[in-house]
Amino acid sequence: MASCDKSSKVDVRDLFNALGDNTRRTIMDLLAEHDEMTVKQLSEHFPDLVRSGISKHLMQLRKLNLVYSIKRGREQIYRINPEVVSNVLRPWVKKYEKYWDDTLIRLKQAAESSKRDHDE
Amino acid sequence: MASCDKSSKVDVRDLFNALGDNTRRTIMDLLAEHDEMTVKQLSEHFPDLVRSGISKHLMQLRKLNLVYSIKRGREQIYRINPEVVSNVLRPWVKKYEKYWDDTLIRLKQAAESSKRDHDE
DNA sequence: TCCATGCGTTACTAAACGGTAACCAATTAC
DNA sequence: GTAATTGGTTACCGTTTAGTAACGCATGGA
Repeated sequence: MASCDKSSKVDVRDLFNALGDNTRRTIMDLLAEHDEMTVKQLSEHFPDLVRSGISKHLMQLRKLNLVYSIKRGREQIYRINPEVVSNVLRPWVKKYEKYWDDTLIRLKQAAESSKRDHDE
Repeated sequence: MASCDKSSKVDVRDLFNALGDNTRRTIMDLLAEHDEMTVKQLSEHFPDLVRSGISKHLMQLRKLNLVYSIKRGREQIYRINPEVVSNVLRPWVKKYEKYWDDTLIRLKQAAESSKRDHDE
């Protein structure tokens, strides 16, 4: 629960502003891979950063509702807010899907045409 | 042709660094929508920016091989580099596809279970 | 030829941003 | 009880960066 229900406020601008930083994007990628992680676990993936740095990035991600957290003992468990990914990232990606479709089609056509005749 | 063949150098870091800026992401979105545009056409979508600003962003996008340009008369035609979108954006997106799949499944399950029993 | 148009490029400045250090509160282990 | 762990918060600093202004350079039309 918590701040997971304000996902309607997130726009594509916030999303990419967050993803524009390498550390934050890696945090998101790690959360996408492991489903849930503590700050400690996350910070172990960033040996060049002190933990407060990670915490600050998580603060931002939380404010933008890209992630949410629940408390368990003295640990804080972070998870990706799936609504945001589904409602913001997915529609944006749709605009670019034609490019990999086109690329596939083009590569296929090129492969086929080079099989038949390779005049050029 | 031109600088379209160096797409192997682009990584996800460069991509999101570029997309992190609102102007650059909008430029990419416009190019994705219109296939090809001149600098003039692009700058008409940014009434708050002078043309040199757009040009600077395009310079960046070109250096990162996210777009390429060809000259036609005194105009410069810009297009998205489809290889980059296909080779960099697509693999990254794959990590997050499960979220909208999960969301769909979860919404479907919720709808079904609330049909049967809605005991909070 | 002369002027307007379309772009690129270079300093420059003001603002934003990432990272650190230091401190705090809450929880767990001893 | 005390000490250690976990992580949030704030102030601060150095760097980056977006946008502008001003210039140059072609191309196209008169």
